[in-house]
Amino acid sequence: VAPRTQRKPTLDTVAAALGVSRATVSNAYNRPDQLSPAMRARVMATAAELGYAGPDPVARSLATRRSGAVGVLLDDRLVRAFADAALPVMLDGLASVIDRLDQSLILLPGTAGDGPRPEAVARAQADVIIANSLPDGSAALAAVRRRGLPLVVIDQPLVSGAPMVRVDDALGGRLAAEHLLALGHRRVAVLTFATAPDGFEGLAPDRRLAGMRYLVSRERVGSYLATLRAAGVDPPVWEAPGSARGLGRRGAAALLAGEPARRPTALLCASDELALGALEAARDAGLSVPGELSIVGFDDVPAAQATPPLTTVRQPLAEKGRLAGEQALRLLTGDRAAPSHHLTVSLVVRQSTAPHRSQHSS
Amino acid sequence: VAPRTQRKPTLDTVAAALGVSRATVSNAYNRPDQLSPAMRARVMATAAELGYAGPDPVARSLATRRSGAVGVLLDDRLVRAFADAALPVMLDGLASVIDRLDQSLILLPGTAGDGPRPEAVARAQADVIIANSLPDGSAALAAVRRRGLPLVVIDQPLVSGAPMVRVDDALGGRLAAEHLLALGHRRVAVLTFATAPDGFEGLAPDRRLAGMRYLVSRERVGSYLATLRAAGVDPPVWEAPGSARGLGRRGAAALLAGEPARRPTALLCASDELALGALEAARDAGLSVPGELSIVGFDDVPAAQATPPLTTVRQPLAEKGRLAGEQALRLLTGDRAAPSHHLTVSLVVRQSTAPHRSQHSS
DNA sequence: TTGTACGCGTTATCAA
DNA sequence: TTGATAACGCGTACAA
Repeated sequence: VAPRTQRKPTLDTVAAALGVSRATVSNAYNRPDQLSPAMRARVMATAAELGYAGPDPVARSLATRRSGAVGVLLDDRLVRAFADAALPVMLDGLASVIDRLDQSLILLPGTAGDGPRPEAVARAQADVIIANSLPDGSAALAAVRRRGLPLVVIDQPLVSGAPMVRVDDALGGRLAAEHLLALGHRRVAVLTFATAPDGFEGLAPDRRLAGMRYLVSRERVGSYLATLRAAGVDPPVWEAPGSARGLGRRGAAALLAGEPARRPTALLCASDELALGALEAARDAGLSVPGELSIVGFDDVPAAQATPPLTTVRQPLAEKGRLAGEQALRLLTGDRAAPSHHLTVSLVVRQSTAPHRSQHSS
Repeated sequence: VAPRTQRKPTLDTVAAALGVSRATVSNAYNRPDQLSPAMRARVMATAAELGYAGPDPVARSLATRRSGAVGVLLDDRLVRAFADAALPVMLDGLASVIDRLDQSLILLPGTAGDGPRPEAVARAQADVIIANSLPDGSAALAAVRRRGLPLVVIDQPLVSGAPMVRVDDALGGRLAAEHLLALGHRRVAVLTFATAPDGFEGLAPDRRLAGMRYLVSRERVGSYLATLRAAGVDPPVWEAPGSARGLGRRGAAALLAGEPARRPTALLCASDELALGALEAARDAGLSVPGELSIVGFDDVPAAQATPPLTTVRQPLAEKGRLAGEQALRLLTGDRAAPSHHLTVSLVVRQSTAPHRSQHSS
């Protein structure tokens, strides 16, 4: 035997020590039924003795042509992506199926809202990619296609041939807007996250709203606007460059500034995170919610149930992750191309909205 | 040429098409200097033509004996791990160095606060592991050792031989407690996250406090208690089973219940997330902060700067991630075993604490 | 530039 | 049944 002292033990080492073939040792780990229990026990014993921790995952991947990992593409840096509590909830749903199937999770953070660098995608050791909420035309998706990796898209963008898991944003937007209209609000403002990955922050001009680069923005915000306008209400739209509480607070502060008579009595927020920020802004401004200001969120993240409980459009976040994970696995095993899921949403009325009280009434 | 229609192109395919050797194509991708520019251009051109997306990451890993990924061990499920905003901040710091060095990030979620399953660790395709805040004796760490993977520990537990990145929790605990003492508070309560991964929630008896299974709890909470007791104050300790806002709210509510004369005038919270929850509880109870109740957090997460800005112990979260990443990479390249880092903390006094007003004064 | 010996397993196919 | 043989899988790296 060659003098291989330092080297880590491999299947061969164990097989040699035992005087059996490598295949037998492999079987001991992967196909216990191909082996007598006694032999298996002997293999495991000497493996433990030699400090062999089981088949090398990389080598196994090469042989299997399976890395056993799903790669998740995020639009932005981790701090920013996780600034919205909706992400961990979704990921947790995903992780639950991933883990059950012994797959692992590779996170590919993006840059400036545009998704991961193509090189990072090219190097990712994943069998399947789940793209989470990327802007139209992200270079990362081209890289995925180039590698021929199966792809599942969550939320956006539309990618031909890729199954998608998304929610009915148009319905959600309508429900939220109708709720406020039904409560008698006419001075409504919209607070949204980015409509394009360019860092813009401020009152969005019509031109911008006409060219939104995110499907979700188009549908959700588009639906807010359509519903409101159909009722003769033309709301100002503040666009934040992301979905973080601080951004929501700043945007809401801007929308709420100005003389009381013209101040919005209701805020339609494209995410709970923004709505939670708006809640803070209301508090800053000394405005009671829902007394003087109604606020509606979107998502129904766990935090929406806190102080005061937020009226919001509930979307099944964990379910999205779970479904995306299942789609991904189905793509892997190849039984039938998975169909897209279009999940429904519902309005959850809690305590951040109330009927509009005209200024003349008591 | 063999009829390999469906198969994905490999280095060989490209080499054959070009009539050169496989090595040349490999060099074209990895060592442009070993190649004439003209040849390189030709290689890239035919690669593009054939739809070859570059060397297969898994095969490359096998040959290099490097997977190019760092594995991060989390104590709990993703939703729970991310319930504390400190995690994404740390991970972002980590991701910044990871990404710069073309490594990717594998997330290994845990179960019930005890870290990932050993099998998951055994299968992880990572060159190095970063364990984030695991309890003493987590099975995951044994699995890491078994595989002989280099390990960096963040916060806890102490693992002999593994470099560590942690903060001075004892100092932080003392600063926070002394701050309240200096403000004249005598009726102080402590609100902490788990002291053992067993799901306990409630007032922690002394017995529990004597056997804390987390290093951070031992130091941070231990320091609260030591400092307070040295001043003759013996605080009740509420233990939440995790560090989430909702848990903090519930715990604080319990601590604040009871007759006003015996109610604590100050809360020492082991994390900002818990403190933020306590803030909600105070609001629920109609208590003004800091007028009637002072609250101190720990961490200084971004949200600590919101309504009202939280007095807290600042620890360099992103820096922790960055350092851990650098340690990990150093372990990989092998230049000198990286030393442990013990980062300092500082008290940031903001607006959630104020001098104690005795009930007799105006 | 090229030849070619690895890297470490998996999985038919065979033989006993 | 139980175990062995050997052909891959796809690159990397060093000597020639």
